[in-house]
This record gives sequence, C-alpha cells and structure tokens, in this order.
Amino acid sequence: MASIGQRNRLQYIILGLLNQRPQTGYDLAKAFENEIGEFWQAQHSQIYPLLRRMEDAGEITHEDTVAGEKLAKKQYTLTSSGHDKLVDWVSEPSPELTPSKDEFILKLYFIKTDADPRIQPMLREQLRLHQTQLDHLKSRQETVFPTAAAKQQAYGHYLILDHAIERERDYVAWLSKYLTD
Amino acid sequence: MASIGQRNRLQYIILGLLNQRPQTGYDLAKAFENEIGEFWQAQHSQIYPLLRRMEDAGEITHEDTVAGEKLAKKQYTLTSSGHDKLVDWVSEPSPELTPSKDEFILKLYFIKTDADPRIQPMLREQLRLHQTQLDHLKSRQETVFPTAAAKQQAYGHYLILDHAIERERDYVAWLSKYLTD
DNA sequence: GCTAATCATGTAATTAATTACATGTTTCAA
DNA sequence: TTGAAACATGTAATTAATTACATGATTAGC
Repeated sequence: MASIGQRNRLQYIILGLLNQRPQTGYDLAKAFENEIGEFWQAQHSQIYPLLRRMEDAGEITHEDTVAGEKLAKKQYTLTSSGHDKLVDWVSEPSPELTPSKDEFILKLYFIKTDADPRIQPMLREQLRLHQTQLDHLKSRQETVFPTAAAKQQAYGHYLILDHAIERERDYVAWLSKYLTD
Repeated sequence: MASIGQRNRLQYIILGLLNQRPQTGYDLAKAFENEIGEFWQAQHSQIYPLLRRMEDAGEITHEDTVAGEKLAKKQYTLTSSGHDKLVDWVSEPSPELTPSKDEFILKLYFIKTDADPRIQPMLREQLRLHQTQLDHLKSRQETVFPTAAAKQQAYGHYLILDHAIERERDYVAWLSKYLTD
C-alpha cells in the first residue's frame, strides 16, 4: 500500500490552501513564507510527491496550463472528496500538545547554576531574535489587515497572526524578566 | 558513512542528560516525561540505536550492571570528548526559530469568517487542554522547586519550567480573549 | 542584450522519527 | 501466589522531512 499516514498534517494544510484558491505546487511551497510558516514548514521536494499521491487518492485534480511561450504549470483544485476530508479534519478534536522544539530552551535546561556566565549572552541573543520577529509580525499585521473588512475576509488568518504576535510579545517579556541589564 | 547528521538534536539532549548523572537508555526515555518533554520527544526505539552510535563515536561509554538476579542494565557515562561536544553545542548561537506545529492553530487558519460556528467550541476545547496543562506545570513547580536552594541546584530546569508555565498562561489568556461566554 | 532573480517541476539520497514487533525481569499490590 | 505494572533492551518496518541534485522558462533591472 502507498497510502498516506494518519498523522501527515501537510496533506490537510494543502487541502486548506487549495480550498482558498486553486494553486500550483510552487504557490503552495511559497505559502510557508507567510504566517502559516510560523506553525508548519515544508519544502517543494515534499510537496510535489504528496500532490501526486493526493491526486491518485482522488482528493485533488489538476489542470495543465502554459505561462508565456512554454512554461508548464499544474493548477491544483480540491475535489468534493478532498473538501469533505478538509471539513472532517477541521471538525475533529485536537487534543494533542506538541512539544515546541526550541533549541535555546533545550540548551538552557543543561545549565546548572544562575552564576553560569553563558546565561546572559544567550538571553540577549534570543531577545534580539524574538524582538526582530515580533516587529516583522506586527508590520505584517498592518499590511495584511489594515481594515476591519480585511479581518472579516480571512478571519482565521487574522487569528493566527494575532496569536503569533502575542506569542513573540510574551517570549520577549519572559526573556526580559531574567536579563540583568 | 554512518555518521550522525548535523542537526540531530537528540544526541545533544542525551549528552546533557548524561552530564547530569550516568543513566540507562530506559532512564533517558523516561526523562521526556518531565519538563524536557515540553520541548522535545523521543521514544526508546530512537534512543537505543543512537546510544550505540554515540558510543561508537567515542562520546559516551557504558558499564554493564545487573539488578537483582539477572536483569541486565547499561549505565552510560560521558567521555571527555562527549563533554566537550556538549559544551560546544551549548556555547553555539541558536539563531533558528522553529515552527511550533500546533494543529489547532493550523485548523483555525482555514476558517474564513468570525461567524463560523466551529470557532467557539474549538476555543473552549483548547482552553480546557491548556488550563489542565498549566495546572499540571504549576504543581510540578511546587514539588520540584519548593525552596530557593532547589532552584539554585538545577537553575536551567527551573528556567524552562517557568518558561513553560508562562507559555501556557499566555495561551490561556489569548484563548480567553476570543471566547464570547 | 545580458544576467540575475524568480518561476516552475521534478527526483535521489539520506536522516529523523514513529509505530509495531519481540523478549525477558522485577516489584508491588490484591 | 498470582497478575499487573514497571523495569530493561533491543530490532523491523514504515513514514516524514531535509538536503542535494537536476533542468528549464520567464521577468525585471542594468
């Protein structure tokens, strides 16, 4: 059997993105550069084979188009079966807390005393990183959701961007709590 | 070559845990049940083969012991080379922001309008989940770090537990912001 | 007109991680 | 005393994910 594993979440992300609008594999790969990339990552080398399997499974179909003289594109669309699968997934409970895989936090864990001279530089480095990320997310919010109407039209997107902003704000606050200068 | 990939972080976690005290593979697997499990997960089926490879690489060694009549145990210890590798890893910058892979947030992203009736039940489910986790972490903090001296002796552990608590507290606050009842 | 960036699609090789299979010992509680 | 839970170690099979290899077209700027 060449079926798709139960916990492969990328397939659902692809279904969700194609439900927003028909897209190419290239477009799907680029989607991870915006907010959804805060919560999942995938390379084109994982996406193209998965699109093939999902099409074989009857969840999506594609239409061949040509851009310019001869640049071939495959525009993928949801089938009604794919749409059903997406709705089922969103409707299911999500009872799992996935570990966050934060390498800095892992390193902190192995530091024994508060006198360790590595702590403060590490905190400063992370503060810079998360402050930069916070600034980036805030400017994204201003450009993507400048009006109340924009919020309305992509409410889920607004929510997860707001969540990412709060997360970074709180991370910065936590780091500041332990910074001595 | 049967070398270990550059980004395999589990090896560093194992080095760090063995630096705390000599342990068996079984002990290492159990370690993910406490706070470090909030930030990484690994099964014994991944740990045992990795211990073998790390020993082949000269980073750790083991001593065979027997518990009771004949229960064989392998007590692993860091070599000085393994200790160096741990120190190098902790001292390196950690400039990567890893996506958090929160399935609930992924689902939210695909909800179009604030009138969608699925939103409120989903928020309530997550609130229950994260409130339970927050309560658990707070009680862990009370039992593991009852005194200031306890904090001193495992400061990194204290920091990451505090971080996990703040994270859950903030998650609960964020969910509450969008709950209408 | 050139050239770099971006668009576009794929495969191959490897590593990381999960789930299932497999076996045996010791301890604790009913 | 017996049965379940926990201790203890491994391998096999599969899937997920990353990195590298591979090719070609179009667009935007110099």
